[in-house]
Amino acid sequence: MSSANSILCLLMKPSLVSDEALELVARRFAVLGEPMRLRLLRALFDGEKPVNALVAITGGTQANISRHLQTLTAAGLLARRKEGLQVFYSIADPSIFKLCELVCGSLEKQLSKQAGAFAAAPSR
Amino acid sequence: MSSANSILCLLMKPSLVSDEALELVARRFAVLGEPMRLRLLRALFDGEKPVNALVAITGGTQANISRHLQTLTAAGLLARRKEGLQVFYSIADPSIFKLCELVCGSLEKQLSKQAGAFAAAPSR
DNA sequence: CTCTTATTAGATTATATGCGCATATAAGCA
DNA sequence: TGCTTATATGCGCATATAATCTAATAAGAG
Repeated sequence: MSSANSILCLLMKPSLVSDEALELVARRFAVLGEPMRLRLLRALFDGEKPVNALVAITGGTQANISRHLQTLTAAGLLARRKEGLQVFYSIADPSIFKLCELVCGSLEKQLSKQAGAFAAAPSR
Repeated sequence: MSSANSILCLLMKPSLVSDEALELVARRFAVLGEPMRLRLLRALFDGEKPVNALVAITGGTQANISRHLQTLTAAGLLARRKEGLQVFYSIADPSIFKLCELVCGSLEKQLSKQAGAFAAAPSR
C-alpha cells in the first residue's frame, strides 16, 4: 500500500495527494525554509556534532540553536544522541541531500539564465 | 564554472555552499512552505490554467490566490501567459516534480515507521 | 466612451515565528 | 552536597507574512 501510494507519486499525479498530506509537505518545506536551520544542516552534512560545536560554527546563540535543533528533530530530519553532558545531532533523513541538490541545481540554472538574458541579449 | 559548482553540489559538499546561496535555498523552501501555494502547484501539475479556474479548484478568494501566484512566479516556479482577459499560469520549474516526489516519499517512510513502532513493538 | 469581467495592487489586521535574555534542567566532578 | 558545564525552555519583543477588504488597472463587448 505504501509502495502503491509511492508509485502514484512517481507517476506524477499529485492531484491525488490529499489536502492533509499536502499540509505535511508544506510543513516540511517550511522547516527547511529558515537560513539558520539550513546552516545547521550544512554543518551536519559531514557527520554528527555536539550542540556547542554547532553554536560555534553557525555563530548563533546557544538558545536559538537549541530551538532550531528541536524543530529539525521534531520534523524527523535530525537524530539526537546523548553522551554525558553533550548532545550529538546528526542527519536522520538522507532525502535532505537530494533535496539540497535539486534546489541548488534549479537555482543555479535559473540564475545563469537570468545572467544570460543580460549578456547574450540578441539584436532586439 | 556553473557545472563545476553543480558537481560540487552533487558530490555532497554543501559545507562549501556560501551563506548567500543558502539564503536563496531557504527562500525557495519557504515559498513552498505554504499549503495554499502547494495546492496551486498541485492544481497546475496537469497543465496550465487560468486564475479563475485556480480560484475554483483551491476554494480560496480571488485576491489571495492572485497574491500566491505572484509569489510563486517571482520565485521562478510558475510562468505567466496572458490571453485576452485571462491569465494562464503553468509550472515553469520541473524540479518541483522531483521535490514533491522526494518529500512525499520521505514522509511516507517516516510515518509508516512511526506506525510500525506501535504495531510491531517487540516483547520488550 | 461606457459597461462588464478578469486580474492585480494597497492598506489593514491577525497570526506566526525568529531572536535574545534569563533561567531551568541534567550530567558529571570535587 | 555544592560547583561547573552543556543543553533546553519560558517569556517578551520585533518582524514577517497570510488573509481579507477595497479599490485600481486592463481588455474586450455594446
